[in-house]
Amino acid sequence: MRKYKIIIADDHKMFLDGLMSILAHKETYEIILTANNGKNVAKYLDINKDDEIDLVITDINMPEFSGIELNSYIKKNHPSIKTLVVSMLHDTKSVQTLTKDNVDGYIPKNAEKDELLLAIETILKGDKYFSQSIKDVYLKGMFSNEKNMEDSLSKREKEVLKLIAQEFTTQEIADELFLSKHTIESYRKNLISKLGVRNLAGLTKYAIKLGLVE
Amino acid sequence: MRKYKIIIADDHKMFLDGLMSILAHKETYEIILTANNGKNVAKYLDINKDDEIDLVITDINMPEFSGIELNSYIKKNHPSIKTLVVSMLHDTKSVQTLTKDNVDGYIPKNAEKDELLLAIETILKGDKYFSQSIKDVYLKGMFSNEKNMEDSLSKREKEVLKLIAQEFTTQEIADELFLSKHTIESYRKNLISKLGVRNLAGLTKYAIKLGLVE
DNA sequence: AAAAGGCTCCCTGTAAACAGGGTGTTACCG
DNA sequence: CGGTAACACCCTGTTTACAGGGAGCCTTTT
Repeated sequence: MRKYKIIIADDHKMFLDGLMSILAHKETYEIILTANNGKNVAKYLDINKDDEIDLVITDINMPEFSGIELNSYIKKNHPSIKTLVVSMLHDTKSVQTLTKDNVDGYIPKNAEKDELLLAIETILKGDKYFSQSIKDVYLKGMFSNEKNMEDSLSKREKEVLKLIAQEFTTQEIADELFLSKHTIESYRKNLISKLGVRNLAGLTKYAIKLGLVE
Repeated sequence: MRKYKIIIADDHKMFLDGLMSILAHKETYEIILTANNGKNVAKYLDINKDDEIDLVITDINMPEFSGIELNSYIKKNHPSIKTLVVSMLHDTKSVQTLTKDNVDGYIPKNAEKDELLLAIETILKGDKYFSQSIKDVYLKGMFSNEKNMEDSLSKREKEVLKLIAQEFTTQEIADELFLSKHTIESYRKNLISKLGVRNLAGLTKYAIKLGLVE
């Protein structure tokens, strides 16, 4: 019986080793290549077209060629190859981009070994596999995108967002705007949920995108 | 005895009112103009060159023409006019730019009324006035700029910075990198002090500048 | 061999952020 | 007129960030 040919891309050696040791036990899987960036995988696939790779497992967060770019590249140039993303990153945008680009599976890095194996099996059978947490993020993204929030922020919200991104604390912003600290906390909460981000860092990035700072 | 002619620029009406009411008592000061952005002040100065304005008090954080731009413009085109910046913003870069552009004074918005009056008096006498907190920021900036930190960050520091900017918490980053939470906290502290920022928002902005995210 | 810098880890605190709920007021819109 | 959204505020919690220390190990440079 033919073994399934697998390629793994991850710039974290420790993780790569762990993944390999899990798959090494299984007699049905053969690891053809490991790489610490997406570009090398793409190159390999282009050169060895006759290799009939079955699955590429990739991290998102890599130099040179991110997992998102790699998935997009594979689906465009080698559509018969399945892709599984294993990443810590699970922001709305990444998940949306990957599903749009027809990724075959997506599990978080803190997933159990069993879930990983289940994901691989499922995908090799031809089905898709997404962890619950990924589904949650996706649904959340759908929700907040119904009304595209680009300009759904009120004037006041933008004002507060700007000050937040300018490194002021809630209390300082309250003083500046002559409002209660509670009010600013409410704005902060609303902004985080409206924009679908997790914390100050996300708010700051959004503020930059909107041109409120920098 | 001739009154000192003063212009005030601030986009926060409440603050403008407060400032005016403080100065209105004093018989030696005359408020010629108030504006909610820097552009209008610049325009006024260009048109009324014979007006012999003594002092422009300005916020930094304004639409159209920031206080930094306004100060630069005034010092270039109307060098006889003194400038006093009264702002909440006191990041390293702003302070450095303003001092380079020969601003006459800089006090934080939470300064006491007495300090404001002292600053104005000092400046009108021909001296400079900077609050202690502003001096601190300036010195801090000098320190960290001795070796320009653009690339003084180690590989590991950049890695952590990137993950911070990607909205991961300290604990999550620790898990991802197989390090202790304490280690990541140390990195976070070092980054904040190295980069001369105040919090997560500052770190995030720096990460974007370095191209680590987005 | 000492110095210096990078990396890792730990401790004690306080302040702030984050999460989830809620109230009441305007003011505009269909 | 009722619905909706923005705005300001409040409460109770838990978690995280931030500030200030210190310390040991390892490698490269002086």
